[in-house]
Amino acid sequence: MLDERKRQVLFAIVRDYIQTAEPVGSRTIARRYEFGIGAATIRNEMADLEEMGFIEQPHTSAGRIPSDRGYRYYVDSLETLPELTVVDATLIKRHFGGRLRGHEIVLEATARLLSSLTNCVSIVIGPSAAQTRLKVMQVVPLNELSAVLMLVADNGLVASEVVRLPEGLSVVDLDEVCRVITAHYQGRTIDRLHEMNFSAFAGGIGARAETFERAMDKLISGLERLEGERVVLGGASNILNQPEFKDLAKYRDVLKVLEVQELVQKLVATSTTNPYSVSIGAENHLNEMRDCSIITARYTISGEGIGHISILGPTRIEYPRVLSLLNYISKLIGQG
Amino acid sequence: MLDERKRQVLFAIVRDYIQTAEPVGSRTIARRYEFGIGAATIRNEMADLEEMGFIEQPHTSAGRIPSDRGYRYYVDSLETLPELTVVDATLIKRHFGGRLRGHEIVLEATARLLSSLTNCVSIVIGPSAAQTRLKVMQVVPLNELSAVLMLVADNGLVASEVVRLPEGLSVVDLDEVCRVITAHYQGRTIDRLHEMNFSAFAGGIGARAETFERAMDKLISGLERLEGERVVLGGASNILNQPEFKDLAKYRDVLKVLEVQELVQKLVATSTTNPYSVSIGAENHLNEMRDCSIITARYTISGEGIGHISILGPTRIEYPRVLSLLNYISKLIGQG
DNA sequence: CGTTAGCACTCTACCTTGATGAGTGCTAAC
DNA sequence: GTTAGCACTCATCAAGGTAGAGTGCTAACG
Repeated sequence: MLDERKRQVLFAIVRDYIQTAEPVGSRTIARRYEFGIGAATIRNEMADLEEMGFIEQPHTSAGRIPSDRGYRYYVDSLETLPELTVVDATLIKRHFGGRLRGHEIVLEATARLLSSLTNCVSIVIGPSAAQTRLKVMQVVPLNELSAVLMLVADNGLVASEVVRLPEGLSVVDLDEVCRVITAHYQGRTIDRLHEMNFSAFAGGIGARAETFERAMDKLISGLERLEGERVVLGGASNILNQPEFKDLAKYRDVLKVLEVQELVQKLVATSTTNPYSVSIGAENHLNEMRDCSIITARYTISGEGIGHISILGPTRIEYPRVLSLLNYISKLIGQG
Repeated sequence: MLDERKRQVLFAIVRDYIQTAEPVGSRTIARRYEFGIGAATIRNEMADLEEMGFIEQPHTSAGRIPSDRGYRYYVDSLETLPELTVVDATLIKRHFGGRLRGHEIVLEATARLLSSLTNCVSIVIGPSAAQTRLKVMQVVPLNELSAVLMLVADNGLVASEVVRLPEGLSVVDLDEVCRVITAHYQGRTIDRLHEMNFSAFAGGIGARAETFERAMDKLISGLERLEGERVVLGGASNILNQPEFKDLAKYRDVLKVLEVQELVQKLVATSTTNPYSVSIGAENHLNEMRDCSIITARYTISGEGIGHISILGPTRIEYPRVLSLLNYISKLIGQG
């Protein structure tokens, strides 16, 4: 599709623009990257590349910048991840220091680390709780009117919900319900708890089915929100170091999206199969993100489920380096 | 200290500048606020006010803007909170709609509402857990190596922590510890749990005192972080609508502070006695906040403790309106 | 004596202008 | 096929020039 020389030129443009954020001209390439052809020849190649849609011109008589398609080609051509630089590697090691215990902390620390390394926004999403399994359901009475329902998952996450005791139901009844649920559903994955049918229970409980169903739904989604699928943002201010965000309006829109958790989750949602995903510019379905790229890696904590780490930056992001960083860190978290 | 006419002039300047964000000149005041004196007279008053430090001039031959001290005088002179406008009141009512249940949701909804009403950053801090009381300590075994410790408070909050079982200790031992703690400390406030002395326990437990102490500390701080003292930010992007933040560098510094939870908590910390507190410009001890004001109201949820709601904006913030808003909403949350 | 009109002065914001330089596209020669 | 040369385009920047808002001062007024 692209002959060798066109590739060389395209890659030079991409690399240079990623580094400098300035449109890159034919002279610059001829001088800085010497592959034995003159500026004029490069100009011809550039004209071709532009016609094919790999690069574009901000205005006549400016240099060229890669288009979304140009970046896409560049990313797809990266066969192998580069090594981490020594600097990056030591920074990461120092940051994670001794232990990797205590989840909440790790997510936040990771987010902060990544954003300071990349000057981009980082998004860390905790492992999904959907695939963990029920260990125990319990109830603790608070007073005559209310009690706490607790759901313990086999990875140690606990969700709790205060319920008002429905009239005519005592804590003893609730306790009985918990016992039954535990007996029936222990070892089942959390997402299957939705199927529970309370109206099948005996006595007053069956009649109060809706009350229980509502409480259970809250418990389950609480569990999902608690740590699992918890969304941690890092360094929304670091991205202001990037020259593209000198333009306020652009940054404002991006920030606005980041404030809505559901949108963030949708952005990060990866293609099912691949361990990495890269969404470049308009490939993101949100219009506000049309000038951003999002690179996401998956991590797995054995027995706890799947989470995601993402870096969001301008399309002019250091794809190879970020991919390496994410690769390294996702493995680090994964084995913790 | 200020005669009546000087007060009138100062207040006119403050109100006008709050509304327009433009330095206000003598002509403007004479025309827009008619208290029967001419522009020239006002100029004389302004010269006095400037010398006294209530207003300042961005540069020669510009209008005047209030200084921190001017705002302070204005705020201190507000005897009575104005009524909420009908618009504000209905927006709030609609937003809180039916129920006020489910804490986490309420905090976030409140933050979002406040920041959209004011075009400022809102900071909502959940009720402190320190004054709640221990209901029950429990342990649930996960597998041979680890278990979940759970601490239930009398307001229904639950903290949990996964612990590796120290060698030589079984779940049964742990269960015993929990039972003892529950028996001894039920009804005590959470912050007194720190005093617990594990080395007094019998057998292998005493020997493992540090393990337990560490776990307990984590539990307690987990409880505090969980909902209590949870910090929720809203609308960091809305503040970009304010003309003062056209200047990126300023906004960047503010945002950076907001990313560090501990700093945010310090900013919001109110004077002990007053239900409201207003920190204007340099009164904030953080240098980055020297051009911002923070208005904080306290709310109390009966039996759950004390929380805070703050609005952070430029010093040119609508003090009376924001105070009314905070007053209204803090009461609303409080009774929920 | 306090208040006011008038006026010269100051300073910013904005526009225009022109010079500079980077970069292109085309053409003709190698 | 490649390259040098050249005319042309366009953004950026500094310089100059104008308009407008606002001040401080002075002198006059009631």
